[in-house]
Amino acid sequence: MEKAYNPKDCEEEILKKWQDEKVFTAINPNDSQTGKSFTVPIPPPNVTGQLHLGHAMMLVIQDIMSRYHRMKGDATLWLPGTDHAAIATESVVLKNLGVASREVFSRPEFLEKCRTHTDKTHKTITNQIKRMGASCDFTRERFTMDLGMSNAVQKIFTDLYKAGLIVRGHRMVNWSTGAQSVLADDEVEWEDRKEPFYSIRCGRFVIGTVRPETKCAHSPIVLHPDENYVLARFTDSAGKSEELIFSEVLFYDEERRNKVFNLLDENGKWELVSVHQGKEFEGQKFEAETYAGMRIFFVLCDAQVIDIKKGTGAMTISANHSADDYDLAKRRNLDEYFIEKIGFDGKMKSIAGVLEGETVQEARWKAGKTMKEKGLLVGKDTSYVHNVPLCYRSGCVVEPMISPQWFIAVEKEFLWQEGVGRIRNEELEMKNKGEKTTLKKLMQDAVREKQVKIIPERFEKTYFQWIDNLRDWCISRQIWWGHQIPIWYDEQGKEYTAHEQTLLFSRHGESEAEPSNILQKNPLLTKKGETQAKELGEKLLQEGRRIAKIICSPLERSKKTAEICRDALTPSNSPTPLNPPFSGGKSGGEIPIEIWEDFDEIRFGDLEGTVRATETGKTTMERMMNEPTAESLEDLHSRALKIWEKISALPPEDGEILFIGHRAFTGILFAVRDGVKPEHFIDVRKRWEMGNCTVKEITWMVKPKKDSFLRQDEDTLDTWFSSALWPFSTLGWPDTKNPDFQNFFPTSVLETGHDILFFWVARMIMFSLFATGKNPFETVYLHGLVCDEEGKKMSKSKGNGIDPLDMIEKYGTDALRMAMVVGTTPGNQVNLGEKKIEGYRNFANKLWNVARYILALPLHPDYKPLTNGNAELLTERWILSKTQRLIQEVHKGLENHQYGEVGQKLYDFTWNDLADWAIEASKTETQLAHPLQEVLKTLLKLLHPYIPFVTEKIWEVMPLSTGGHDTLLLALTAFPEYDEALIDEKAEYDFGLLQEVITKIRSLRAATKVEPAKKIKAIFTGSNIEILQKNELILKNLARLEEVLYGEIPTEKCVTDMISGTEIYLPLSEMVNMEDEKGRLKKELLEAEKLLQNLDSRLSNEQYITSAPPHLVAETRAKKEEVEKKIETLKILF
RNA sequence: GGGCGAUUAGCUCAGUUGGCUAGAGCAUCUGGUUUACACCCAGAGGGUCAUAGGUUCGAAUCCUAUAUCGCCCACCA
Repeated sequence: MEKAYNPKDCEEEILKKWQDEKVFTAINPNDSQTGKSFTVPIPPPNVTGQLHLGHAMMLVIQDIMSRYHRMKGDATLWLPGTDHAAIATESVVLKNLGVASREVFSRPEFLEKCRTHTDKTHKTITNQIKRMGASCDFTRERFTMDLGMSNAVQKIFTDLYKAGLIVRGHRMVNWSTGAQSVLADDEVEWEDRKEPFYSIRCGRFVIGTVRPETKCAHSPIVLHPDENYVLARFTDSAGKSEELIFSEVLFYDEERRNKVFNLLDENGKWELVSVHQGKEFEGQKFEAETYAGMRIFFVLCDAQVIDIKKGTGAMTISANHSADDYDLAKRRNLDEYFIEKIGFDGKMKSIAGVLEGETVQEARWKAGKTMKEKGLLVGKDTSYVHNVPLCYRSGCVVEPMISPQWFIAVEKEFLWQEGVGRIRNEELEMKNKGEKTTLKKLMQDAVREKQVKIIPERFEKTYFQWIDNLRDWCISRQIWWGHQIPIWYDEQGKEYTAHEQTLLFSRHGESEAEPSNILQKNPLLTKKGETQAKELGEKLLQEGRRIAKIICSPLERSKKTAEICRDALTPSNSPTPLNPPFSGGKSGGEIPIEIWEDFDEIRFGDLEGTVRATETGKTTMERMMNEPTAESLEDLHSRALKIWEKISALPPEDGEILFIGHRAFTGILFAVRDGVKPEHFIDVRKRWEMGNCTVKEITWMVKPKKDSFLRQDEDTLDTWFSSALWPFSTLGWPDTKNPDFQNFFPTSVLETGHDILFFWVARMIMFSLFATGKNPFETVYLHGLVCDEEGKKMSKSKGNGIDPLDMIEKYGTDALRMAMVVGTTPGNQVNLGEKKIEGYRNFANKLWNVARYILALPLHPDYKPLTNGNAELLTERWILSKTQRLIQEVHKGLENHQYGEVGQKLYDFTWNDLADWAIEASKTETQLAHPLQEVLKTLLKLLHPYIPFVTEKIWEVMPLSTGGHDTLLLALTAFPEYDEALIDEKAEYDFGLLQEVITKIRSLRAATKVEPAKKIKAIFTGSNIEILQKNELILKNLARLEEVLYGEIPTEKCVTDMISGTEIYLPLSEMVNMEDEKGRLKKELLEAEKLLQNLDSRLSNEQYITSAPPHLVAETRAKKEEVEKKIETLKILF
């Protein structure tokens, strides 16, 4: 072993080992130790993204839980994947192409470019995930735009649509004129801006606005019904006067009044004419001048929207261009006031008269100018600052606009029924069956009934606050990269949904190649195979299947199977005419068989004619990889993609479509649907394996049935829509019979940052309950935001960001991992500096050296294993006992998601107990070699979830690891179990005393400035000296003593102290400045007396004696005695 | 404006049902080439647990108010 641990040298090699051994490929729960599954769906990172500390944080915590559960023997699946991140990807792709707008390309062209780009960047982020040591099952990696996912998106969209929960409507949305798209609320950035605030005459009323360009149409003047308004007369210095109406508070606030009316003659005079409540004006109708000409106004009173302290206490509204005004107009049925003043191009409409066609920005100052010229302005405050919404992408000002969009109606009631909104808890299911509910209620109940547990709990409040105020979710986006809305329109604008097509996949009957075990391209069916084919048809018939069409491979064995099966299905041959089968739309006719040339088996090339794989010890696929004439994995991939394209383009059928194909290629087909990359084809080979004539059923969404022209809605879905399906779509939904779905859903823990509790977590709960009837996960664990050392958000612009990859390079992955998690607590911000990472680099090195030392110890020939506390060595009993306590704490902590604390405990044990004491003791007691190896072995396992690399590396060189039940790889060993038999309280007490005595002597030596190397004499009296006697060698070596005496209080001058009733005397008078020593003693005495006082007051309290737990009182008494004794001793010396 | 949280050593943070003299790492100081480790060892100093009240035998921990900071949501008169 090298002197120092060098992560760079071994991390890559260890990663490869894990990969080669398929350590992270989830196993079936039936094959696991515990029979239980543990599933973690990864929050899919942006496919174009780079690893940042937020990712690092989630990866570390998820890896700790995954590795822990895997080692505990659970069938553990940590399912990785990436997110297509629609808007971000589009802008990156456009930027890379150097193009301003996607319209330069056709839609398919542009999508192709996005796909190429994401295929490329996908490798970057996944490799970075791997470098973190993340034990994800990459054979199950998914992408939110892979085929299966798109299918799932279409399926749930269609179901929601049919349930009336997805609706198209005109709603107020954030419109980005720059991006020409609707923005989600979280895509809007707010900025304080200084813009002129105008006060405008509107008849006799004065209104305020920062948006003069919108004051061009008929509008209500809105007043507060119960607040006071004044009719005030203003007379300028020339003697001209006018009457204006505005709020009373403004009239009496002279300073503000002057500001609001700063365009009026400053030498003019105000006088009060009369005071009125707002409602006195209600209903007044009048014509008044605007910048765009004469318009009609009327007075409307509304207590909800008017804040009398703002502006003049009066306003006009723009129902189409302000969310508040929109709500008011809706609420008060002001239908005729929905007037479009601004277009989607960001330019003024004709209602703006002279300003028609101007951009909003231009129109704004021009409107102000025109008003001024027309004498409509009474004031202009240029110092007004307000908060402006900006498009995070184009930077333009976001306009609230009314636009047709798709929404998820969260408050719309729908009926509980099979498969829709069914809840997992059976009691609840009964309660709710046949009842109406809403998506909002589903989300609320899941958390309220604790079916989904949120850690830390306080985020439940945040969750409810959000859900309670939730409005309909706008899911459509005007971009191209994403899932296109699966709705089609005919010429009349009628809406059509995707067709849910059931596909049955079967394999041909037994062929001649099977008994002969020779790879053949085109063998015939055997007799057995023919029977199997017939049985297949009969079975389908019996099940009441309505096979509309059979599609089969061009090879003889499948063609023949298809024919036999078809005949068995055809009515004339049917033994059960009571159950007439459906036959492809032609009553009584034959079921059509289509042959797809490219649906044949994988092509073996020159391997043909050789003995089948099983006999050569290698699978056929493995052999194919080295055979240039055989079909390559990439070729298989693209062939499978083409088949899926063909399937998706199939005309919808009312019955099922039966595919008869081949084992290997059908497997590839399923793999490709699930987004499996060619390099993993071999790993997943067994996942979809099928026997002769067995059937797999899947649901596949195809275009709707309509002979005439159909046009698909051009919008795409919000990225969060597909993310909201993540926990179940990745496991095969909508095919709920998929083994992965059955084995691993619902998932166990969803770990993510608390900032996406709403956008993601809540929506997953909503969709999962709707689609599967189950909550998607049992527990939600939320980590905090990662910030720099000073608690500032990390950002590229500030340059305070720490790049996790740099840190890995510099300190190793383990150091970064440990630093991310130790000293943190769920949901709280984590302030991470480089120093902290450095500290854990040191820790990894410490562990390395602990191992290096322990492994170099010669095993003691006389060592006898410890049997229930009979060992002679105190140190051994002590360290074994401490190890058990550690195991117990680690289990408890990890079960309760206390990752920070467990990490701390592991650190403390390694450094303080093992390295500083047990190892130091072993330099005296060489028999410790054996137990220390055992402890190290256990410790490596305990530490492995936190620092997998260094522990795995040490494991590699451990001689013990090859024996016993342990596996070659640490990642595959069983996690240590707590063994109470090894707990030894006496040993813990005795060794604790030894530690205290040694520490005290060291401290006394340092305080009295004795040369460190100097060996001195020590005398012990009082209690417990037999413990010291027994362990005199350790005592001597660790405290640097040359002679030890017991029992007699020395006569010479001594430095002294007392620990747990044991008095320590060090005769150092000739070396010590006795004045200093006096000072030290005095301080000790003072402290002891203070403590005694404290204890005394506690014990003299009746209430304490009676109310406090007895053991506590006893402890206090003992403590008191001890302190009294100590004071006595100190006083004698004084 | 509404909500949530934080405030503990010079710095960054632990402290899960209230209970020994409140802990860790870093930094500081003193001393150390003890053949596992200077990415180390031994020792030391450093805290009215933001403030003010309250509950309790007992409060960093529970309650109430105040202050400061942070985050989330809402927000164009």
